[in-house]
Amino acid sequence: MPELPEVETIKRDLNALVNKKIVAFKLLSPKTASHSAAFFKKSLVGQKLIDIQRRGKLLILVMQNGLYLLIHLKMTGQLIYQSRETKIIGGHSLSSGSYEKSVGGKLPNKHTRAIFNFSGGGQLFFNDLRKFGYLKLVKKEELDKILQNNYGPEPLTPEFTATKLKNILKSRKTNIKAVLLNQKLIAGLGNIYVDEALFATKIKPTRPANKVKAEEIEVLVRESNKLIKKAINHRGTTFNNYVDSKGKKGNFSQFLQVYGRKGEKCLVCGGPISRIKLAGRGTHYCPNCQK
DNA sequence: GTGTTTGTTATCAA
DNA sequence: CTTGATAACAAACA
Repeated sequence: MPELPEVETIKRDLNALVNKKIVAFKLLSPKTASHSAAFFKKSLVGQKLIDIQRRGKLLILVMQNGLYLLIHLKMTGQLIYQSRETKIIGGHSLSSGSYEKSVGGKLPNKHTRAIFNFSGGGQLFFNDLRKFGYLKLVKKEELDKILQNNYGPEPLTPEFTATKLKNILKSRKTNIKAVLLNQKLIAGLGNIYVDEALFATKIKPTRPANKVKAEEIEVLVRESNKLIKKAINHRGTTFNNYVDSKGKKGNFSQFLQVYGRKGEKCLVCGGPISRIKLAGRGTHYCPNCQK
């Protein structure tokens, strides 16, 4: 599940594509794109990629002609880049290129939804098993509106302050987990990092948001920043599907304290980790440590 | 065949 | 209008 650290990892990798030109585009799954393949081709082919940005879990590719290509990976999206060199190595040796080494199989595969060819001979593959992810072309005004309406403050930015968080939480009667998952209120956290952040803060995910104390909110801000920073440093968490732009898995799974550890021992108190369903999501916590 | 997985939106209710 | 709760989406796997 690509959340903020995973999308940030991909963004940093794909920075290698900035200043390259898209020389060809192929759309294999029409539903994946906001417009027709013809429109995408017309809008993108011949254009230089001038910057890559990220807001929450959304990737923003800034094109020279003033259009923005939004890429959302949702649950199972992947962006895999193979440079010309990678492909040549892959084509000539038995052990093949890095994506094949780490994940297996050649690209494109049956989950490839779009292919971008870049100047210099590299190819970017957008794979998405479940087809929840999308490619969306927008102009500046639409982009601004989308960012304005759908993304709250996110960890590791100056806007992510205890003061702001207190204001967000104090009026919400629903459980804290649902609030932290809501991208309009707080952007970037998903199911894994919400569970981890709440464990680090010793707050039970079922607690009503307005019952979280001011001191706890300050800890929540600090711990979330720490957690997200560390996860980025380890190139994200791979639980099942996520891989980086080279097709490699993230290394943060080894640091997870509660997510995916149902029935296992809490690393703080030794008691068993619980798993419940909350906000429609699998939710992991220590019933002893988290109040 | 059934249930489960999750990011986001749609839908309906209060 | 705001908030909240839940279904729906898609595909694969146990």
